[in-house]
Amino acid sequence: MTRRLTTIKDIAKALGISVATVSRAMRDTYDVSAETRKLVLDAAAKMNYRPNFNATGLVKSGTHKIAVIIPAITNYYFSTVITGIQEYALEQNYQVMLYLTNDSAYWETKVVRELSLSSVDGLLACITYETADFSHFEELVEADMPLVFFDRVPESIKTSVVVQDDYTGACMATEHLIAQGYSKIAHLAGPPGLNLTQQRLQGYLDTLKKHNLESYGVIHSGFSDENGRQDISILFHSASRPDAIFSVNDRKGFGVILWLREQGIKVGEEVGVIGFTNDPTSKIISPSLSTIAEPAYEIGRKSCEVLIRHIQKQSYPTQEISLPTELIVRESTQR
Amino acid sequence: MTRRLTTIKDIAKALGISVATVSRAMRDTYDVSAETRKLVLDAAAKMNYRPNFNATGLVKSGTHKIAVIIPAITNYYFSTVITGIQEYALEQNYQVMLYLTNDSAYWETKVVRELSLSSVDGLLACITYETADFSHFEELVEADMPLVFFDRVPESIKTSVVVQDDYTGACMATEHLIAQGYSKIAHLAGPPGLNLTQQRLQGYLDTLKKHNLESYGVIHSGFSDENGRQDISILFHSASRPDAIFSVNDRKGFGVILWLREQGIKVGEEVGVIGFTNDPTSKIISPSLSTIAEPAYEIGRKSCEVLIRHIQKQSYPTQEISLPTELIVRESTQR
DNA sequence: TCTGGTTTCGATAACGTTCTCGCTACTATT
DNA sequence: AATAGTAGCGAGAACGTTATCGAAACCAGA
Repeated sequence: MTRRLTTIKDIAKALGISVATVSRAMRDTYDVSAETRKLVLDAAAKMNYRPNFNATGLVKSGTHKIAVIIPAITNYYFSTVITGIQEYALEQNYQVMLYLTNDSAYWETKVVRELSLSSVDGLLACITYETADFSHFEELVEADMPLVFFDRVPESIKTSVVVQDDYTGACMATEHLIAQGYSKIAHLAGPPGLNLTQQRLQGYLDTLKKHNLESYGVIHSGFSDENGRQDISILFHSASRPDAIFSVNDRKGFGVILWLREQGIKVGEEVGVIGFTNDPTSKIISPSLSTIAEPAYEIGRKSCEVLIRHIQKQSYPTQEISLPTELIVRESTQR
Repeated sequence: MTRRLTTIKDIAKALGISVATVSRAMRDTYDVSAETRKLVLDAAAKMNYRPNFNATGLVKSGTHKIAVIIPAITNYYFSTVITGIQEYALEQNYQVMLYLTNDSAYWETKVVRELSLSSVDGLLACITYETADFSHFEELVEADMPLVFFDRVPESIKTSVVVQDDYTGACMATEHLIAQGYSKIAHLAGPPGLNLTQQRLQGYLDTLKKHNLESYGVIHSGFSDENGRQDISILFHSASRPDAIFSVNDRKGFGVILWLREQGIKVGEEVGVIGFTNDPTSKIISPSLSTIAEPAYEIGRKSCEVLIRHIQKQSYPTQEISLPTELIVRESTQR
């Protein structure tokens, strides 16, 4: 009825040797003769032996598993980050457990709290835009659980973080708009609690100031294209219309382009639009969307690498890694 | 140095009772008094106790983990399926381990073979389009590992499967094109090895036959928009040009629309295009893409549900579930 | 006061590994 | 020929939990 797997004991019994020898033969060749080792390995293959990770994990505390906690995966950025994480983890023989918070602080707390500390070696997290209280993460840090944040990082917790250079990216975007001759620039920002939002906002503001321009509006809202539509319509119903939009991400930029198109306003020629992410859809939408490309895949790999370093050496110093972004010019910022 | 977690023993010692009592108090109230139970629970909370899943998994063979093996997650369909899986799993207190094969049969085999049979309770898989040899899955079935396939399913292995109704969806797509007045219809199909490809192709062919029309071309290739561009250009350089395209998925349809637009051919008016998936980008592209919507989220939930049923009752009969699709009419099929 | 039945708890053996000893047998050294 | 050293292996404990069995404590009925 319940499936019975071959264990190390079965091999020992079949070969008439002790379990200790089998165990040794299984991994390092140290302290076992070449012939017994071969005998054991052959028997193991024949009997279709697979190690029981519960048992090994119990004795040497250390499962080869890492948990990834992320708001969602149904968008280009997050799914690409996960791909990077997954690939690096697999290369290093670590396995990935996936937890989706759906951008709910409640679920995030629940998932983190219920996470068995003994079932993973470390944690890779990207916080909710709701999260204000970080005590569930702080508990983990206190318990010496290796923890690395990426993309959306809390400022109060001192752990390693891996992010893209949001500030410089925002500067590049704003510089580009100005260079293209736009001067009445507004910013559609993200949720105010996120440091990513603040960085991009600051880059935008500083660049305006550098050119002696003033902001034509900043609206904070979510990351969806629907948010973009709403925000742009608010801006265009105000007294001072902008002639360019810097959106905190591409999806919101799509909403802007769609809305402008519906209103018969020529994107690029009349109103410039630039996003952030380099979502593949930004090439497909018409006019195509200029954007700041984020190194999503690299962020995934790098954060996983840092985490595994922390797992393997508890003395590994805390890292703050910022990966460069790149300006991609398309139609939406062409006069 | 290495983090030391509070165990059931620590609680027992602190309270001066036996580990057995603590263990009992932790789960069902059976055989323990209400007061000791409360004592234990309070102490556990105070001492920040977390159960060690390795230990429980060892004694009652059964980790509460399922593995999901999937070609990629950087597209709408797969990421949505995963979201459904994840949500249902979490509701049922199961944890999800994610494995990406990157559509490589080699990696798929490697991942499945190295998967410790004892570290997961069951497996949810979507095969590579390369996979021709299924012995790595068959080995799992022989070892009585619960296994459910979704979306892309091998025909040779007798396990539960959860798919969308590809055949009927393809019929609906073709019927719609015909109803809109198109008659020279071609099909951009998927990789020939996949049953999903065959089902959609068959639905297309059967519907043409029903209306006494003949096919204006079938091309098999991959799922990317680049594949779509290449295929449509081949079709339009042949003698008999089609006036409508049924694409096996939306991404390929995007390539078709982009190419037609570049050639100055009016999509909809001159050439109708319909896809399959209902990727969010199909609303964003211009003209917007008509499509057959797949219940991706539901497929995720349902396949996870079936898997957990199999895990909990080994006598649970093999299921073949097919979820309905829906026609979504947009601009790309309007004259 | 004795019997029989509950209720509540403790000892102890598992689960499948790894790890620490220690023992044997063989080889090398003097 | 006696001793020291080493290679190869086995016995047993340990990891944290659950399960089985039985023991104590209590209560009711006679």
